[in-house]
Amino acid sequence: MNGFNDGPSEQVMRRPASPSDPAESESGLPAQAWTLLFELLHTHMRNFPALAAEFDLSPVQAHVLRQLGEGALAMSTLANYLSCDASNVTGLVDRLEARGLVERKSSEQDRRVKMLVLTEAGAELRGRLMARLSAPPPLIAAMPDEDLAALRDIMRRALKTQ
Amino acid sequence: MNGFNDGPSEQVMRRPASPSDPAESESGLPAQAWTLLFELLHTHMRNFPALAAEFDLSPVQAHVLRQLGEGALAMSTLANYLSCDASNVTGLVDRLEARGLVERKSSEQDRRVKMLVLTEAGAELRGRLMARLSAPPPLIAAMPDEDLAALRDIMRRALKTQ
DNA sequence: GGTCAATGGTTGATGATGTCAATTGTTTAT
DNA sequence: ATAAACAATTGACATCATCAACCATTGACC
Repeated sequence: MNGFNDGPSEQVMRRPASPSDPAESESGLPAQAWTLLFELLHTHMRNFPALAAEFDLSPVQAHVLRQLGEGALAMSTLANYLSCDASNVTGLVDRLEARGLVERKSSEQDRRVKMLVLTEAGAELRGRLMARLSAPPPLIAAMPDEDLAALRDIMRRALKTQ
Repeated sequence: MNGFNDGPSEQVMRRPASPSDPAESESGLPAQAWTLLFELLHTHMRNFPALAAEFDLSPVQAHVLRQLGEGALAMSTLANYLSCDASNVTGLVDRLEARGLVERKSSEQDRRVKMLVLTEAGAELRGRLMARLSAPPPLIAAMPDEDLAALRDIMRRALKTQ
């Protein structure tokens, strides 16, 4: 449970951008664009635990549910995705299984492997989580339509050629 | 230490976009754009622990160093920033202080408050960390110049009007 | 002044997350 | 057939997170 800390109180609210900000300097174009995106990213990252907590999930659990969307996944593949040790996944899945959100199924082809699948309850929770996650943050929602369309097209191109 | 898990091995590399993907459907423009950005953000989030580990920092420690850049910060303010409990910050700072990266300084105005400042070593490490963080990821680096410029302008506008 | 609530930080108990090293069972290669 | 590689688990241990309780200090109010 990583709830918001009861309000801003007297928090100073400093500007997020640093003085040595590549986006304002003479650096290369990639650095300029990236630094700006980076702000958005970190703002979003800060909210992620609280957002996951809305569903009684830890950040990692939310991540797992997200990845587990489309079909079965071997535990080792999941470990790879999370960039963490395989032994870590064991306990992680133990807890999710105890809550009835996922199931281990032994693979037929390779009896060492255990495939993870969402239970019905897990799929339902994932649906609500994803709906909440894909709600655009204020910064995006406030953009004019041309900017949104341009942004979408740029990202589509980038993800496609990657 | 969250090192990369020794390479992709036979990892399947599924398409990141789901079938129920708002970016491909008839949803609103904000959702379409956001869903695509979301992919980028989560890819980056996945790498963050490994990136912090390059400097022998945990993800949270890296976050703290990032925030501690420009001047002293009260511990409670830091707790607010991290959206975590104040008691958590105690241990966090304990470890950073033990490594000689930050210092606690009692405030003159209010003797309850302890201000955090980077040591020289801390500032040096932060510099290297920030340089590494602001290096654009491959997806950005590979974009054509017009897209980069457009992206930068869009983000500038968005951050300004927000 | 003197009391009392609020605040900032620490401590202790507990659970989740992460690592590494070692183990078991099952492929796969030689 | 033996050996090497691999998938998952276990156990020991550090970190990160919560909450409840505590101490010292501050500020408000009578």
